[in-house]
Amino acid sequence: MARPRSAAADRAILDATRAALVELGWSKLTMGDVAARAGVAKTTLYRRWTGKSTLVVEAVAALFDELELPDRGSLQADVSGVVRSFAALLERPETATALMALVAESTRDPVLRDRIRTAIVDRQKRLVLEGRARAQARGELPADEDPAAAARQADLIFDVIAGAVVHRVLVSAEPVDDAWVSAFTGLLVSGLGSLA
Amino acid sequence: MARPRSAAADRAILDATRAALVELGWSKLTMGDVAARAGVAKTTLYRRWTGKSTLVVEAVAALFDELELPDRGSLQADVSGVVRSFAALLERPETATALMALVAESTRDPVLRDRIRTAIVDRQKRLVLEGRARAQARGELPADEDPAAAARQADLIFDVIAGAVVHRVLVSAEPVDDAWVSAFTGLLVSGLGSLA
Amino acid sequence: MARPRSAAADRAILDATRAALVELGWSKLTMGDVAARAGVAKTTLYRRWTGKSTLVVEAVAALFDELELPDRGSLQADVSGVVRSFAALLERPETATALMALVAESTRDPVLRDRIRTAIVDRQKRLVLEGRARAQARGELPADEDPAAAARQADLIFDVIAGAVVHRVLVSAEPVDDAWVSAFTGLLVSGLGSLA
Amino acid sequence: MARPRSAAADRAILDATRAALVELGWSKLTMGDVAARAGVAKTTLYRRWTGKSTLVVEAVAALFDELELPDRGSLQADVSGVVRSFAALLERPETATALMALVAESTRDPVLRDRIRTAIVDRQKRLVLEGRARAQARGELPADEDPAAAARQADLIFDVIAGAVVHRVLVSAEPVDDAWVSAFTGLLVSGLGSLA
DNA sequence: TTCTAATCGAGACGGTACGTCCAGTCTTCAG
DNA sequence: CTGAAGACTGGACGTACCGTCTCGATTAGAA
Repeated sequence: MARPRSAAADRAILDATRAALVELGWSKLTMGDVAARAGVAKTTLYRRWTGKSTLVVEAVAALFDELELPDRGSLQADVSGVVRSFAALLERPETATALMALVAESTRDPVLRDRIRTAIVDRQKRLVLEGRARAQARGELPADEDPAAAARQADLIFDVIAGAVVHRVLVSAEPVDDAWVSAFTGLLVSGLGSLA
Repeated sequence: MARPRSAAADRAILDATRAALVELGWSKLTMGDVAARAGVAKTTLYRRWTGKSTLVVEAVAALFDELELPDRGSLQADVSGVVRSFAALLERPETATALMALVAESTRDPVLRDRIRTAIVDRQKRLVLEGRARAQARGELPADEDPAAAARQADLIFDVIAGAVVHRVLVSAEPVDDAWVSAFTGLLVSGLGSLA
Repeated sequence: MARPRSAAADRAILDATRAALVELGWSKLTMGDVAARAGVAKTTLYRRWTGKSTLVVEAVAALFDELELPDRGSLQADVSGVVRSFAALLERPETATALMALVAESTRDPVLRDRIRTAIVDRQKRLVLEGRARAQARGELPADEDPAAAARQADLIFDVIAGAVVHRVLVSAEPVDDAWVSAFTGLLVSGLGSLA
Repeated sequence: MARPRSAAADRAILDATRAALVELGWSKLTMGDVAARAGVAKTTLYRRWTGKSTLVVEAVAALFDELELPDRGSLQADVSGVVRSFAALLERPETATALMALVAESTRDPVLRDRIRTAIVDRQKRLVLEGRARAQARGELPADEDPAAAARQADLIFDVIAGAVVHRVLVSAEPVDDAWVSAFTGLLVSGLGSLA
């Protein structure tokens, strides 16, 4: 019955949030600054999000949804591909600063943790599931027998790939170059035992 | 006069910092609160550390230095051991909230990144190097030929172990239980190809 | 032409304004609250009044129009009567808080000052004029010679009565009891007698 | 032991408050603006005063303390003098807007009412008491018999003078010129003569 | 009776100020 | 002549109202 919320404002705010993350990083990003960039009142931000954390979750989630995993023909190639594209995403300044800060916040805030999982983490598991299904279709991996075991396995693979890339990029702060990608992919596919 | 207090004050401040991290988490920890807990003036904190980040780096680094890797007799067992003890450390509330927040901050602050690497990250590589050396001694892994390649390999293993555990604990927020540890250890030692 | 403004809404709004003045006082009265009490949209308020001040002027003016001055038989008694009834009005919480606040606002806003004069102040002069005419009819006061001088005299009397009562009630915050009324009336009537 | 509050800041703040009252009036005066004018942080204001009302009471009280009542030789002349100087004070924009607003606020806030009485109202009674004593010394008024009655009488006179002047200046908004002063003084002095 | 235009409620909007909290610096005084 | 106590400037916080602006849903009066 009343005036509906402006979709244009939503877009402007999320864009402004990403821009502020790039320029200022998580800890110097302020709600007032985002509002000013978006040409919007602070009230409008608080009417839609509960605070900085939830706003940034939504702003960053959109970036993760752009990830895709085209079929590269083999398990090895598909793993390489996902590693590279995930690394490229994390090397963007808005993603890096935001993701770790959100995880830090979420250790104290179960509601935020759920939002992050729903909006970001769980949606990326699709990449693992797709790649795994293709490898099974190709015969590179055995078919599932127990669906629960399959889910656990997918979760594990996701933790390993995402964790390793995050650690390489943000903690070790070393480049994800061809050498590292092929070493990691090799390790993942064949294990330590196979290392030269 | 009060010079001898210096060392005592240091200890009190770092203890207070850890206590505040446990109770409040990174984002709600304030310098004033730490000073009050330590029975010290804010001035004293700023005389010794440049701010919250550097103070917390030092307070948390001490916890990581307590990690040890006793010889458990096989590569598989040693990997299990390090995974478990690293997970145990990350499940402590002061470590979890602080580590992610520091990494987030460090994406914008190269000086802080270096401090974190020096005080925390690089010191833990010793665990990987030790374990690797033992495995080579046991004949489970081939001896090094190229020292540079060996270092790269150790870095990779470190990224994979630390990354996967961090991701499991803080992002997926699922328990590091026996099942996960043995699945991860198996994957790491033998690769995806070996999964049932 | 089209739908006319609702008279019921007008009444509800002015009643709500008076109720809000009683409960909250001038400074905590908000337009939104009045609208809610009246079961009306804020828009409707702003369509009829320019803001809080003009709305409250109208809400309060109605109260002043209820004042009456029955003939009590002598100048002394008539003055006592008007003092008492004016004091009773000012002791009502909605009048007290609103009147002074409006006067304060009006020091900066000539348009508001005029509205207050038209809607409230000038209309009460009738009480002085009536009383004065009766006293002249009774021979207690000399008849007017110069009409301009008579008007000036009436204004002075009004300032003295209204001013003294307001000051007693709102500034000194002491009761307008029998003792005070008779002392003030005595002072005023004796003084009046000496006016040319 | 610690750093004492800055007296210079106090002075700057009160000056800034008066300046802001002149320029903006009570209702548009903001704490942030006063702080900015005084070159001081908002925190400093709130450390010393509870809000706008108490700050303005103190800022305005100083102006009232400057009032003086030199001996003009007769009761008539002394009354004229106090009326004129009180009117001159109320015609200053900072006084007018502030005083009425404070009285309005105080109808809802007994603590504020007490502050206003202590800081402003009661201190001005000295003018009445002085003038009365002089008139008694000159034989223009009878000497006190009952001290309580004398106090009541002084309060009444104060209410009449202050009230009439305030009403003339702020409500009627007409000039306090020679004609009005002498008419009012005449009325008052004749009335006073009849007091027991 | 149907059209039609102003009014209605609801509430989102861009703003301004609030009063609080914390950062990091500076001043004072006690030991 | 160091260090606790705490006042200082500065700036972001999240909230409350302001007065304006869409909205769809009544309504009465004109057609």
